Amino acid sequence: MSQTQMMKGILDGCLLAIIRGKEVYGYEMAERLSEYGFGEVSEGTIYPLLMRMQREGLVTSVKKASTAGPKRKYYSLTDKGRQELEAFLERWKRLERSVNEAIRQETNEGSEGSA
Amino acid sequence: MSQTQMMKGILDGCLLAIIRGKEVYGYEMAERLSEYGFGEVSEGTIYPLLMRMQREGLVTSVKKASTAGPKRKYYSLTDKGRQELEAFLERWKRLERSVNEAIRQETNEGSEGSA
DNA sequence: GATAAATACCTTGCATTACAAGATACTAAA
DNA sequence: TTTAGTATCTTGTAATGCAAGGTATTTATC
Repeated sequence: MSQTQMMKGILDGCLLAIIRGKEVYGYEMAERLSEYGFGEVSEGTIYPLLMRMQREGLVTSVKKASTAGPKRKYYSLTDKGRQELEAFLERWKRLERSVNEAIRQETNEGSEGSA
Repeated sequence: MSQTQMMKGILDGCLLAIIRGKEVYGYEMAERLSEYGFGEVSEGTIYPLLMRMQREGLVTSVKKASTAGPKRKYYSLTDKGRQELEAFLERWKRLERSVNEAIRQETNEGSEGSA
């Protein structure tokens, strides 16, 4: 019953969505997620996830020098990654609908509010 | 990347919402979840979850005879369960907002659509 | 050169949780 | 007795987010 449990199976899709927009690197994704309201997402979460997605052929990466630190690993979507993103978006919409139906239906139980 | 992974940390909250409406038993909750679009939720998921929530003091249960089968275990919310439900609803709203922001922002990248 | 801070990536081990598979038991019908 | 539907519980497995810790680069300060 924590915020972190709720992100299981969702974070990867969000990362795909973020990567779709433009090439980004891991460290930057963590900052973006924080802006979007996910809170501080651990690097121990992000990096293994990105490596797994690369292993699965959803993303590719290239290293580029940075002006202020070590090289950055920029990620891009593959065609397979784009397909996976579409599938994720559908899964998310379905989950969103289901959850909202469950909590709405039951929250209003006994007060039809027909006025 | 499956539907089941997405439900982690969400199912328990939905069960609390369902229980809030009126006394229900596990078998019935599975049917309800299916109606709401969650798909078939395994009994190996529901029962351990309910037992855990009872152990944590979120719900109480009473056994009642059924007309067509073994006794049913009806669950009700405790005050603590009601509080947990409120907390879940806030977490869910936040997650929903965050995910939608992440996928919207990035989906529209490069086409401001100012027309 | 030494030290510190910010950036940037990676690894190991752990906790949580949904599920498949299977067990148990009661009722009703054949 | 057998079959089917209802109803609950247990065991073992897989997936995944995270804490904690490690490595490396750049810039700035001493």
